[in-house]
Amino acid sequence: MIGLADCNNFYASCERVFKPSLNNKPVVVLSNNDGCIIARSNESKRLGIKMGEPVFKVKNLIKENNVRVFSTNFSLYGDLSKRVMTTLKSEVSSVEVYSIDEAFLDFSDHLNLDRLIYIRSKVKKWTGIPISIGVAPTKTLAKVANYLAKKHKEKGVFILDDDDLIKKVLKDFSVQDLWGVGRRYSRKLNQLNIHNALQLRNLDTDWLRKKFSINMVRLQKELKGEVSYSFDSNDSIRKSICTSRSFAKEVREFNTLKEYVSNFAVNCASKLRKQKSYCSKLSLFLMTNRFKSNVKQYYPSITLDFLTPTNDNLEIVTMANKALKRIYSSNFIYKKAGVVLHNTVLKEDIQMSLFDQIDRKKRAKLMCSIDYLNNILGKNKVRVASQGLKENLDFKRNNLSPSYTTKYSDILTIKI
DNA sequence: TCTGGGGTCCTAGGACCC
DNA sequence: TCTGGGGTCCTAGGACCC
Repeated sequence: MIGLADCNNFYASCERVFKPSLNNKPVVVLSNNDGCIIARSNESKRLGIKMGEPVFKVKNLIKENNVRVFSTNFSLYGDLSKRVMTTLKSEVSSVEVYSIDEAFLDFSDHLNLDRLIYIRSKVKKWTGIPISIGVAPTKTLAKVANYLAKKHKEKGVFILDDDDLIKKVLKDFSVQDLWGVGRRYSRKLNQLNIHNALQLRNLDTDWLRKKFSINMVRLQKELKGEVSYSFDSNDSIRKSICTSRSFAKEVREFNTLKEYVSNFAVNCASKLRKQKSYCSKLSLFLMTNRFKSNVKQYYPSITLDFLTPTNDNLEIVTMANKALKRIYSSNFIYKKAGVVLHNTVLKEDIQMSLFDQIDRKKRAKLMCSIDYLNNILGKNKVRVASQGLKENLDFKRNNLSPSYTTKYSDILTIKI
């Protein structure tokens, strides 16, 4: 049996951990640049605030109901996520971290309701984060079970084990709420007169394969209780690493863009080193403001190869700036840019180049020193010149909460 | 005025091989 | 006039996830 533990309204719950006065009050968390709503407490959901909605569209609703608004604070969410995962690992034999707020749990040893209730209360007690747990024979069904667990408010856990129960539950479960069915597929399924998950489960598999891709067949198998997506606790490395941002103010100048791109490249390289891997390709993309219908649009992108896989700041920044020169056009004003590193490999799998001229041992030492210094002194204290000298690039974060758990100056003070 | 960021996997089509 | 068959690898784009 596979469990799915999912943190309830995760980012909103994180904001509440060190500020209990927010309990029972509507809370929302915003995306980068304070643009869209990306997390809502139950109270905010009840007000009708939608996921992904631009905040300026619900300004009145927020004001009238005194909704507490927070800028995104990823160092806080990332750290609390780690705590939740560590707590889960202390209770089950194997954990597959699936996202910042979700993990699959191995319950092949033993399973009962009391165990789930205990795990849930332990996570709440140790981290302050409320979670729900659903358990079933497959990951897809565990997702369904978790959905039901969230509805059972007082318990917050649900076991979906016998096939009659599964059928009964699937009959009342909309296809659009299934894991792996998004907007497009749900529309197509509805057009084919398939509305609930039981109907999907009972379809002819060959027919389904013809109408959709192999993924839909895998999904169907999982609904029948047969595993398509096996449990995998290996912490494998990321296959691609991306840093992209929308700019608070649109950018026209090449040199300004170059500073952003250099910073994105350095950020990617440092993530790459954190997972001890190397990349052999770099992509760069630029975007104009897609919401301005009266302005000519331009979405260029380019992919360049490294002769030898690398995770070196200097090489990666140089390549990113080379890419920028190739696709930049002064005829447009840009709203967003991003750097993607891909084809990542581990050190032992690197294919060296016969014509490589870089002293890689020396460079690795240099990167090690840079990481060490920046770790102590603060991000980007030691930097590549083309990153520019601005302490913080221009991104809007007007309602940022303290980084209670990752910054000495932000540690909670208690008055006794 | 203001509209997020970071991932995975699959497929079709092109370029190439013998 | 007539122009094969069987592969691999790569990329861009599209679907999905959180």
